[in-house]
Amino acid sequence: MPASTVASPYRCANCHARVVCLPAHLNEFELEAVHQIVQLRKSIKKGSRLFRAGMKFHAIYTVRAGFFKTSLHSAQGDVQLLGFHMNGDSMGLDGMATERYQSDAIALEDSEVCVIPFQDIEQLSRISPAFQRHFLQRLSQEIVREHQGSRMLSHMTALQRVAGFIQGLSQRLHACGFSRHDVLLRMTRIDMGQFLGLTQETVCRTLTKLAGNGVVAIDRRHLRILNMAALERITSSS
Amino acid sequence: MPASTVASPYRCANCHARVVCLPAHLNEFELEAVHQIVQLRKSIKKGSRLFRAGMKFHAIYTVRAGFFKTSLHSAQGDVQLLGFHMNGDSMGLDGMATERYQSDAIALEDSEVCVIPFQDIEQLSRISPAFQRHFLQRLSQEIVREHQGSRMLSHMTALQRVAGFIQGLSQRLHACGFSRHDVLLRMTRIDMGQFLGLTQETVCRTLTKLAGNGVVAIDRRHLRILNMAALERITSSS
DNA sequence: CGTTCGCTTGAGGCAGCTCAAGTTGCGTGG
DNA sequence: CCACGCAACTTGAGCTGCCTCAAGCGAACG
Repeated sequence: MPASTVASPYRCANCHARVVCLPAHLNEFELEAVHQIVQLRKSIKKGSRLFRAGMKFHAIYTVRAGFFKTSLHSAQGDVQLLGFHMNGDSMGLDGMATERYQSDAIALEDSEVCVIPFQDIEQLSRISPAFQRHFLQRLSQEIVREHQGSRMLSHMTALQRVAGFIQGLSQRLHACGFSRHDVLLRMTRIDMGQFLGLTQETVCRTLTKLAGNGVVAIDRRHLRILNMAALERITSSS
Repeated sequence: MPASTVASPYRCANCHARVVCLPAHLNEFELEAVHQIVQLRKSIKKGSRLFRAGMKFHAIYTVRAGFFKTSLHSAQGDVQLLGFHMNGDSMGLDGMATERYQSDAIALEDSEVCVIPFQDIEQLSRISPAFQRHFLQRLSQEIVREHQGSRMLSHMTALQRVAGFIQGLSQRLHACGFSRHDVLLRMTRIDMGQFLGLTQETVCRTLTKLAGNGVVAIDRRHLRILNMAALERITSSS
């Protein structure tokens, strides 16, 4: 076991991420069962990998603190970012299919995750219908999220993609208790491009344009949303 | 219960789709348990919907015969095809998240599906670890499939998309016992375009080009792969 | 036999890519 | 503390692959 993995003294019941994490909506008895199982957390330094495509799958990870990106690397060398993950989000769900992770997960800042061994998820699902339902819903949600990503990639202009990205990030950060208007971009322009299916130049120009229109103000990685209504209008325009 | 839904006299154990269907790899005891549960199948006429976005979710469907497309419709009117489904494929997995289907499923020919009520899936998962594992793997596989779709939509040229599409279709049909080289396209060019993120014109021109290069021969909906190696070369070129 | 639907082909335009050059900020070592 | 190097970001100019718009064709079907 790596030095960075330690027995966890914390309980899900007290975790700040609980409402958005896997054990959400469980009763006290079920929470205790989860607690018996989720004994490990793991620290990941900024820039290092939590897992990598091809590695043997044995656990799901949920973000307890920090920020991650997951990505797919093709043989030709091009990269597709699959998503950004924060505070309660699950990673590694694509590993169940073949018992090997299909993607890479890289920390964009010093982070901490809870390790949930897959066999324990199966076990817990048999014991607790509420957990079972919740886990299946999370998988389904992941599928829905991908569907929306498909729509983004095939139908939206650069402006709509970037606007939608900012909007989504704002909403997710807000759900974690942060400001709806001040967004700290933890990823590079290249990351954004690889996620949105654009080049970094186009991302950059589009941000400049949004700033020029007074929709946002942008200073390096710090972004402030000045006109939320305009942002929504852009996202959902023909 | 609609007239088209009937008690099923068939058993999964004897079903031609079994090896690619949900009950794959189950032992006799487990198969019997599945049989107790999967009592319904449903016939769907060509062109009609199995379910529609927003409908209350209560069951997963697996294709027993025929061919389906699933799609997402945005408020602006544009359509994104999410996939094509045949022989043992599952549909409706995106409904678990919110208890409502998120997409539409339309039969491209007269088809028949097995109806698997969600509560029975949960029940069966608790009883049979093998079924539980298999169902989770199927969900995970769906996520992996979407990931690959993302890569397709953001990095590949029209030629690569169409070539990859043909290749994938060929493989899936082959897994169902059909010829690897003769592919019957059950969908329109528009469907292909909406799936691949291209216009029907571009799909058409690209097919013409592939035919001109001697990679395929094409006559309306019938496609014959003449040079499988060339197809693979196109799909996996920089 | 006409209408419709699916398909094909052509001409022109444009959004976003490529290539290139320059700027800014930050960490590192002298 | 400054000089340096590097990575991230920005901006410009030109190109191109796909889209849009338009027209025509064949097959299926009432």
